[in-house]
Amino acid sequence: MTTYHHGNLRAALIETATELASARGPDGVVLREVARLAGVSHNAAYRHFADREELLAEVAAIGQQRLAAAMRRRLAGVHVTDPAARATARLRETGRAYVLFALDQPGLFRAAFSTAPAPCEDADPYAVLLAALDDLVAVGLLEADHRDAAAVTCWSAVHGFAELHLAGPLQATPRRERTRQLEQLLDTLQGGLIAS
Amino acid sequence: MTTYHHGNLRAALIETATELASARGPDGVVLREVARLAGVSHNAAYRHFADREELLAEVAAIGQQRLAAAMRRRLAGVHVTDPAARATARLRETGRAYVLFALDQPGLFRAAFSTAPAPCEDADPYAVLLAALDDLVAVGLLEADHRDAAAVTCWSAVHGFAELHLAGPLQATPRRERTRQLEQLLDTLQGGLIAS
DNA sequence: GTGTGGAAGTTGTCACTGTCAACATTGGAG
DNA sequence: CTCCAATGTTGACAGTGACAACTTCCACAC
Repeated sequence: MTTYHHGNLRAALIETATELASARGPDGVVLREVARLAGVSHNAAYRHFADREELLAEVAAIGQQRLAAAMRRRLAGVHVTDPAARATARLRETGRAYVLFALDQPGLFRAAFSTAPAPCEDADPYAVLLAALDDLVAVGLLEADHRDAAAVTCWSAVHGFAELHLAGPLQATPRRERTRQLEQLLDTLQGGLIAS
Repeated sequence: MTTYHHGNLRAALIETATELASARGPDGVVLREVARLAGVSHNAAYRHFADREELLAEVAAIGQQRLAAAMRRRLAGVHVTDPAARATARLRETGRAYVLFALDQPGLFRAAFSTAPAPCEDADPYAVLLAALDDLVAVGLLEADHRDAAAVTCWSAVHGFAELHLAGPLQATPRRERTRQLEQLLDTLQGGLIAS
């Protein structure tokens, strides 16, 4: 009962491309192979995307979406009641979640930042970070006009950490050592950002 | 008077590849074009490199070499006499130099970290960073057994900053704002690392 | 001198890719 | 019922990394 028209090819292509990206990184998203896996001829994709880049942008959006979701999920697991301690713990967890996602889903993570993502609601890991920093401001641990710069600093640190351990020169670091390094990075960030 | 044998093709190919990488990034290093520019047929390169990857590794080594050189050059411009202040200033300058090189030579910087560099003496930006941290230990501003973790933290932060501003979501940040963010990142790092 | 062997370059070819153009099929609006 | 625009398909082209087979040249032994 396969019709000539696929019915929902666009979505199927994005999903297949996302799987390829997860398995092999952004360069693994090969237009012709995506089409093959979707059971459709090469060039079918051109009815839905201007070029390979546009498909990759869709994958990037999904990557950022999943990253943001993973961060929110982990944040939900923070059970600390004291407001100040809670805000601090949540900031740390934000960074931890970012790095853990990158290490757990290297292909998708790299794809997420290999090109400008397609516009997409709910897809902003940056928003999660800003929210965590806003909590810190709310409990008086961070000056309000330091928030934006703090965001860039935090993001840079965890992003660089992920990049260096993923494809960079720190690739070979054993897992235990890596988590130790991450915790110390979070310590340093916390110490540098939070006045108390 | 051109001989059949080029005489120094290997070096010529590496240089051409480096220029291509500087101009267009690692993906711009196309074996056939490198050969063309070097005035030699495609496939000539295979007498000197097992595959494209091996040529790229050579380019990566040169990239890291130039990065380390740029860092050392800038460090030489730090004129502060008080030992403690000097060590601090040198650490900051290390980070500043790293980011400025990345932003100034985006293609080469990306190439430098796109693959494992060929082994090469004098090519280690990490060594420059470690030296700066050793100075901090020497003047008592950093505990000796915090050095390695501090190195990873510093490297992560500046590397991530560069990556996010180079090809990432912070690409569009205006220059003035960018330098402000960088200085605040260095402030935070300094505050988090240095006890005093 | 000479001639021979291996290093260095070349030509030819293959499978594969992204993209364009022209054609085929289909379901739905009128 | 008919036509048309959206959706897929076939075929082609230039460009790529890689392999194999051929050619040219230099260095060294004799």
